[in-house]
Amino acid sequence: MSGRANAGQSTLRSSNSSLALERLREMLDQDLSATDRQLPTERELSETLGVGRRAVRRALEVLESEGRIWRRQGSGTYVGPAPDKSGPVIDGLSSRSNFFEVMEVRLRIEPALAQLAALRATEDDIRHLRDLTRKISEAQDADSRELWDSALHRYIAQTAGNTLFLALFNIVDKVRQDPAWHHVREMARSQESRVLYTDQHDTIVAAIERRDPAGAEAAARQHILSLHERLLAVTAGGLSHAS
Amino acid sequence: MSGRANAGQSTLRSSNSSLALERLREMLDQDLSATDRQLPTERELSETLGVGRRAVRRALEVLESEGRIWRRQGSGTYVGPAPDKSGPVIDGLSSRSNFFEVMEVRLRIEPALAQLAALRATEDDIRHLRDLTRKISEAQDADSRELWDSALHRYIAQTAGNTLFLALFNIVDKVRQDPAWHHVREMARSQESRVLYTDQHDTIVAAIERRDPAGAEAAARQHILSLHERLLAVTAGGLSHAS
DNA sequence: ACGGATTTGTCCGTATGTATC
DNA sequence: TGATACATACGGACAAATCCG
Repeated sequence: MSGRANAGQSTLRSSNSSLALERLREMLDQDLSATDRQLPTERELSETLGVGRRAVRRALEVLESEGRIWRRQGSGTYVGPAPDKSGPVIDGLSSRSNFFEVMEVRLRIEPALAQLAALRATEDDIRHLRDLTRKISEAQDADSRELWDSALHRYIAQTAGNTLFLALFNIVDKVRQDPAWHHVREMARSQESRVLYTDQHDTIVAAIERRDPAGAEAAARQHILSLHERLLAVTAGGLSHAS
Repeated sequence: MSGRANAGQSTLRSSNSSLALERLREMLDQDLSATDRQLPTERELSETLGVGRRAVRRALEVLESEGRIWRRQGSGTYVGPAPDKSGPVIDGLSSRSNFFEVMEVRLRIEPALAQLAALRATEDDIRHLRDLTRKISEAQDADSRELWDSALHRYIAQTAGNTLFLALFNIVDKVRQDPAWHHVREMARSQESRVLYTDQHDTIVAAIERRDPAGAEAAARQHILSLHERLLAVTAGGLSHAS
């Protein structure tokens, strides 16, 4: 009579304790409001999550070191004060993000995308990019200008040829286009910085065209920085500390 | 793949692993409805199929690279998800392509997060980061090592203090922990690069501690590059002969 | 104050995959 | 190919701590 292998249990999932950690994080995020709540016992969790008790304990150790839970021998495991730092859900991201966050991310994402685009753009891609810059400059009203501008940035992201990176870009773009910030964009676009942006777009596309990753990256960074600066000036009244 | 026509009752004791592979495929096709099922042990299969354990293991390696099964040391071999795939071709290559994508993104995301963390870490954050690096080095088994490693990277992302950036990190981390990568991670962890990674972790945390954004960024980039190199070697060795 | 019940903490035996000869 | 040593995982058993009646 030795330990039966886990012949019966249903959901024995993928790999290791990281799976248990992931599930436990979700569990904690659900009970986010309820503090001082008691979690199931380790043995229950072991059965529920379909992993061994050692894996559960390892995951709990991590959560305990993060302060999300707190254990007491003989008593149980309890959820601790939830740090609002961890935001797992994408919904409601817009409300929690602010302009600084978005620009901070764009400043890192878009130069990288431009760099990759310079490495992987086909002739058709470059033609399309040129076409988009032309459409931006030819746009008569501000609305279509922003539309084509967004299309250009998106096409650069597509040209980068990394589906995961594109997915991240889509998320950022979604937050960026949040209706709550419409008025800010409205104010920014009314400036006469159109020529500057047009030039910068051309610079980026030109670098991509001559397969210059570093140049494309620098140009894109400069472009985002200009945007940042402009938006900072526009919103100067409401937001103070820029660190 | 040579002749697979000898499905019949050939008496030649071709203990070839292709025979085992064929039998195992039939076995999986029968159980295709039942997912999460545990297969017989390698020793049992070796006896049942009448071939050596090496042949069984070679066949199982192929099936694992296709994602049809996944194995866990100390536990057993289990049938994986998604058996319905008309194209029996390169499923392993798709995972490799995803692998490149993930590393390409991590190479851009994580240095930026380390840079921001260096700007915004509190004393408590730094203490926790130091604690995590210590936990990694003190971990006895590979599983908890990987767990603490993941916790360190995640905490750096949290310390960066940008909820949008953290959301992106979470997405990448989710993809990275996909069950399909089990094989890669398992092989990577068996490598003896622990000291190197420990040093790199210390370098990153030290840069954060002395508020050196550029240093933290460079250290994180170097760390991801090392990981990339290691995983490249692993995948290259697993799919074909290394040069 | 006491004791049984429950839970986390710890250790070990067995089983299984991994690696090497 | 076969056999052996190794690393890991799982479950059980026991100890320590806590809770509750």
